[in-house]
Amino acid sequence: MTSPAVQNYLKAIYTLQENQASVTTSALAASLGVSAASATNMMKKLARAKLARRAPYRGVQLTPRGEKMALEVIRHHRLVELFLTRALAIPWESVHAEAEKIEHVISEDLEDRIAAFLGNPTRDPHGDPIPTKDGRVERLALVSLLELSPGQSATVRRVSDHNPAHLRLLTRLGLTLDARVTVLRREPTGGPLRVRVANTERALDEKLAREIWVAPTPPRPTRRANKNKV
Amino acid sequence: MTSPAVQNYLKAIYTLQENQASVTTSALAASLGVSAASATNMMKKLARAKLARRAPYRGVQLTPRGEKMALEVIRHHRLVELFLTRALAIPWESVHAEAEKIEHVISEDLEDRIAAFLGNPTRDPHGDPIPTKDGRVERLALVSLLELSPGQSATVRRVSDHNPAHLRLLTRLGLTLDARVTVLRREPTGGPLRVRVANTERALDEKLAREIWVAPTPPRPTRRANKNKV
DNA sequence: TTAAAAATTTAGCCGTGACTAAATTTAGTT
DNA sequence: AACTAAATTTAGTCACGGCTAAATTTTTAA
Repeated sequence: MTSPAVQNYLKAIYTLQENQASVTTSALAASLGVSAASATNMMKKLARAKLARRAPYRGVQLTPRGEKMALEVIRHHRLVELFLTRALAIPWESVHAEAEKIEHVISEDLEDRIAAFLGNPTRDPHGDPIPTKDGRVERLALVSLLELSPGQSATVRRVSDHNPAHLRLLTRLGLTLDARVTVLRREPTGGPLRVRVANTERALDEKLAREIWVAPTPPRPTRRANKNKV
Repeated sequence: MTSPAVQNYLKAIYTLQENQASVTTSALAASLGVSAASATNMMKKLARAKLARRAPYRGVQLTPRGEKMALEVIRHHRLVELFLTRALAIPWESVHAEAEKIEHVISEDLEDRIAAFLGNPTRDPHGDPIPTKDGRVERLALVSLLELSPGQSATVRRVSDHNPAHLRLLTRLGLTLDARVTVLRREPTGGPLRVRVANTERALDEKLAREIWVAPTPPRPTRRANKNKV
């Protein structure tokens, strides 16, 4: 049995690894809200257990075994999130915190039943991919809404699940999964991004826009061009 | 926040108090599968926290506050059990173990939503009463099947949830909640109890019969007597 | 190149909730 | 009443996963 603490460290390392190859002590400590000393201790413990490789002062990387375990926890987390929204209509800004606790206590059998009930889903309520039981994850090829140029359209595919207030705001703005969005223009520097959603113009804080991941609509002949052709 | 360990002790003391007024160290230790020394330590801790009253060598009793907390945990447990059977069709012999873990990690808000989803139920899948949010429990006036005399009929209202194998057996025998059962005869001493369920005669181990709680059918004129009257 | 700053590790401590072994109290004989 | 057995408590230990403060290493800047 792996303790909740170990599971949380593995999960955090896995997530941080998506950006940097090696995860530093301070990044890990910050992400979990613990002291650097605590992070060092656990990194050593994970290395001893062959769940991570570690070089002193150089950070950690998950071994294949560690990654597998991280993915199991993440699978639990995301299945639970989706289950709570589907079975109890819990809003997407609340499921994360609940799943954070439940993920550590459900049995493999319960996981299987939840997955079956949900029809073996591939995405959680925030658009994050749900790893399969054998540890495969669909890598999403998305871009941040912030990276789109004025005039580009896109479909919302994933949003960060960490800030409930942001999620509530997104709901209010209509920026939920599969929503179509068009970038209008970018205010000077660090200013808000102006977008159109459901025929309404909205201003998005840069911080918020960064947390929205979209699939850009492939450029294609405009309606006007089509009309002319016909 | 109360730790899972404390919650489990409170729950155990509450349950044991249904039989004896004061709960002994060894009863508590046995019920939780810990050493007597561990039980003593926790009993002291509960007394310090004013959740229980304790007299050395004399056992513990919950204070009103301790009882309230125990009932909250029990409410969580039973709501989760029922939710798992209703939402995921998990068999009654499996829900106990899952609920044992989940009960410690669900928020008040999630509890409320589960209760609402289930229509504020009063019984869990094993027939145990679900305490209300303000800590009221319906006391069940039931008798063990073992206490019925030959010829008596009754309705199954509650079964012990602790032994999955027993629960599977009860399912196979048709001894589920609300089943009608008639006692035929008792074998000499400690022998099996012979009963009729759904027109089939069954032999029940004494240990098993003791775990089945029933509401006896009030004695009333027999069908023959009625016929004669008419 | 070297000094200062930042990051990391080490050392040592703490609370929790287990444990065993030994001491003590209570209960049950005879 | 006194002795034995059973129950309980005390004493001391352990693993876990936090913490702070101090020491060390790495990085950055002068």
